[in-house]
Amino acid sequence: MQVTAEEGAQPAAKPRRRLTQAEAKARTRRQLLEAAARVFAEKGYAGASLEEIAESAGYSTGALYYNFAGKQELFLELLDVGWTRGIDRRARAVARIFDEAAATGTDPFDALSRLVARRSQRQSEQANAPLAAEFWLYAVRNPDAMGLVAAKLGEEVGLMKPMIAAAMERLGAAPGLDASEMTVVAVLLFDALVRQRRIDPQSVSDDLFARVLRRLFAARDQTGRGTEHTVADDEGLAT
Amino acid sequence: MQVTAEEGAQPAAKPRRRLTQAEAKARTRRQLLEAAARVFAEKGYAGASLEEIAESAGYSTGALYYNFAGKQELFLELLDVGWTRGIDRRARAVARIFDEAAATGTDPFDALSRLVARRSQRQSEQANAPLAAEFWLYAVRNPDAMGLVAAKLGEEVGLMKPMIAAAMERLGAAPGLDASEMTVVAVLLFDALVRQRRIDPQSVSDDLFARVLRRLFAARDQTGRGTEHTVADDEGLAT
DNA sequence: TGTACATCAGTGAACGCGCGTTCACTGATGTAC
DNA sequence: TGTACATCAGTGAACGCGCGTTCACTGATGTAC
Repeated sequence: MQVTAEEGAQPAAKPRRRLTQAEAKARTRRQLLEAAARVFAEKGYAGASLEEIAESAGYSTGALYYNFAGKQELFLELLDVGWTRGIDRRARAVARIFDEAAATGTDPFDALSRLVARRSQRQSEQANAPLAAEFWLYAVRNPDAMGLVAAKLGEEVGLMKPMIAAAMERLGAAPGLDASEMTVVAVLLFDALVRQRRIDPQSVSDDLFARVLRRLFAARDQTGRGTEHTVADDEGLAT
Repeated sequence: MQVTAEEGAQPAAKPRRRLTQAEAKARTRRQLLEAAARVFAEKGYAGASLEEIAESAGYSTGALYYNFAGKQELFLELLDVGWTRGIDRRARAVARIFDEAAATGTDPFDALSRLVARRSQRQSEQANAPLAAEFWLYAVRNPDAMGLVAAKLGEEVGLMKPMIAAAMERLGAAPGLDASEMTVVAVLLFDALVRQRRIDPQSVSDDLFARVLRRLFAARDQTGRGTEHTVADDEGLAT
């Protein structure tokens, strides 16, 4: 699933001619990256073996070394290219939801909530959450890669922010959070809910994300009152 | 950091008598678990070596096998005992914040937000987030352990929920989210913000969590209007 | 189009190293009398 | 309290296995004429 792009760039009429050497090599590279995504997700960075990756793609380990400098380079390539592709796919899915909502005059929150449920269940998406966790761990352990991982959330926020901003304006969302912050929070919470549903589906009901988003996008009210609000006259802690 | 409890159960006046064999063994076990927490956090489950763990605790690998059945059992013990201890510590920190807020008549959100910043920076807390990620990955990969990991969030929600419920009532929070759901969302978002700050501090400003919580705990307004609200008359998507 | 040669993409066996685990051993602690 | 023996807690070397990486080799593809 979800690796490299170049597929869509082919001359629309699927040509049955023999592939050129360069094309065949690119295809091998792509297949190896797809296999790497599967195996790294399943076993983790340290737990995955290059032989299993190569074999799962239908090649020998030598092919891996002909296409990548080594395990680390393979992983970083997956982090960079594969993750970007995942972000693009998700951004398109979300854009479709916002378009649909605008077209039918409903709000997009329920559909976004259903997206959480689907992401945590669909077989073809199963690898994304573990991979994201592996990438984060890799970044924490290898400061050199931190910038790269941070940039990925930056990319995602960049794609989502216009939609969030439009929705905030349309709904007259209360001040206190700007569009960037709202996007960061929404994306982080989306991922967190997907992760949580993976290990305990009951703890995240189907429409929880929708209800949280409705609260976050709520129109202005007395929210902005700040911290000097006095509540000293009640007990504060239940038992 | 943060492993096993029994420390506090000692006869308050630190006794300088020689330890009994059982006490010495318990101490060794605790030291090994502490070292395991450090090394597993630093290298991951598959990447950590038992020799490094044992050495970091000041023992040989044989001592590890005398105290634990093997690598997996050591990890699961850490997951169970160590994580519970981490949850208890965090619950106490949060309880202190709620108490303080109730006593001084301010709201607890700014202090909770500062807790996010501290958690993502303090050296002694550095291991928690990677360990939690390792535990989640382990659960996803070993369905047998899913229940255990799910139970941990359950424990944490159980401890936090009374405080959240009290705060919701005090602030007259709008309907739509019950106390359990609010607690799940708050805990997940807390962790997500801590993680995000670890790789990109600038993307999570010091008071972001406070502002989100204020929005989530906002008093009732027109939020409950549901999905049939018509917005068909505007464009829906910015560019 | 055909031929000769060079380069390329991929093979698969081999190497060396580090790991999880085992085990014969040892000094210290506990127990029975 | 002292002695003899059994058990315990921990040692550290050894084993076997799987891994990342290397490399001599090969058939297919590309190139020059």
